[in-house]
Amino acid sequence: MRRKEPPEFKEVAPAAQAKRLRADASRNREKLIAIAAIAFAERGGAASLEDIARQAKVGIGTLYRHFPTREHLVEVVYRREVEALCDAAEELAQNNAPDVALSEWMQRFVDYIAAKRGMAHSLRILFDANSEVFANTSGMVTTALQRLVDAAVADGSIRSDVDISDISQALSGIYSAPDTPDWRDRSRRLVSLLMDGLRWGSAKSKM
Amino acid sequence: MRRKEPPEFKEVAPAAQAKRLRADASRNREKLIAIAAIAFAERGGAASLEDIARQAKVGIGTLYRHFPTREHLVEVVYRREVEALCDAAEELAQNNAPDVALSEWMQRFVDYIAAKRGMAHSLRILFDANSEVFANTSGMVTTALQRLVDAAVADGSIRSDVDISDISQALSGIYSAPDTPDWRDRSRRLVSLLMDGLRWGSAKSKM
DNA sequence: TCAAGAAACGGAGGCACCTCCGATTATCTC
DNA sequence: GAGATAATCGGAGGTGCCTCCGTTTCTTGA
Repeated sequence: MRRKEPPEFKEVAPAAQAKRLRADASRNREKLIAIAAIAFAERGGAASLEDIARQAKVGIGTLYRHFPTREHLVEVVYRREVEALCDAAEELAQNNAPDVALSEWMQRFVDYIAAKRGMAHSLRILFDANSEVFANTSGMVTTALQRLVDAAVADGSIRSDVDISDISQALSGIYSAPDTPDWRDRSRRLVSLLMDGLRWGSAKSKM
Repeated sequence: MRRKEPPEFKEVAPAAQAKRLRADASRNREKLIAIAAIAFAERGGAASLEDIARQAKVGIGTLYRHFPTREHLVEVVYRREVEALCDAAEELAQNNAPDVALSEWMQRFVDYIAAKRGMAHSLRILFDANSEVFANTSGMVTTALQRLVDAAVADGSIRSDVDISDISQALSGIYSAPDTPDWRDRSRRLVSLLMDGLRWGSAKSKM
């Protein structure tokens, strides 16, 4: 991260999704996003764009046509993952008891944050240039969480006096914790603890 | 700004200034700092380190030996300029009426900020890695300002009910103003205005 | 003054970023 | 289907970052 000064970052014409990509173009685009997600998770901001293009079996020019800057690529990957996380909430809710769904989802949240840590620097640049992205996505995450909590409260498997913002805060504490080697394990334990707290005193726990 | 992920930034052993540099080394070091100051002012973070080395008639290796990262170089340039600004306060106070000294110094402050805008990105990285630097320097600036204001108040050339923090805030407003083409002129006018306000109702204005 | 050793120099080389444009498709029209 | 054409591909090339290490220069002390 080094030379180009202000990260420019012209908006990608939000409404101008109009034009459909050619078949090969959209194929390449998807391939790039998939590879990039892995690369960012593994090597963080040190991931080489040329490597990503190479692994996707695509010329570097193609990568840059789709994503004019590193930050554009990061943004798309980031958005995709937030969406996946939120979709998971839906799916977990349908296939599990409400409290299990909530617990599992929070564990996935930890994994998700773990991946994000690698892209911290790019995300910060992105944030400076276009913080609206974050407003959108954090809203989505909150909504997903809210839905899971509501279901678990309605079901009586967690106590009814919980406030979403308390849980959010606990989760954001995970995000801002220092990046030690055991960060992930510790965070998972923290989530378990949080779940125990939520179950304690619930209607079901009294049965 | 691009690839190396966390800007590392090991401290340069604050107490270990012990070792004197060899004559040629310190010559080159000074030359690099001088050229870098100009380059950053002119081209901001887009200034090429190789260019700086070239203009200083020094190998790129020499530059990197003295300043292991771009941020190290930025820090030194930044510190030098803060010191120069503070020294200017002293000098202006000795050669001018107190209110003139204050006014002139604030104008220089504007110039100083103008130069900093170019290095905004590097300064931010530096701030994240070592915000102590900023605590020191902002203290120095405040002290310099305080001294000029006190002298002017004592002399009766500005009103006595001014608070340093008000002036600081006005100046920091200059810093955070959007970066329009006429930024500099506007800032200078703002300083003039501020000075008029400070003079109004002073002991001398009533004579 | 001079020689030896320490310190500093400097640039080649490897890698990444990003642009530019001729070659290569996919899609459309008939 | 076949040709036209517009969209897309891909990689060479120019620039910058940073490291590594053989060469040069300074300093020391005899």
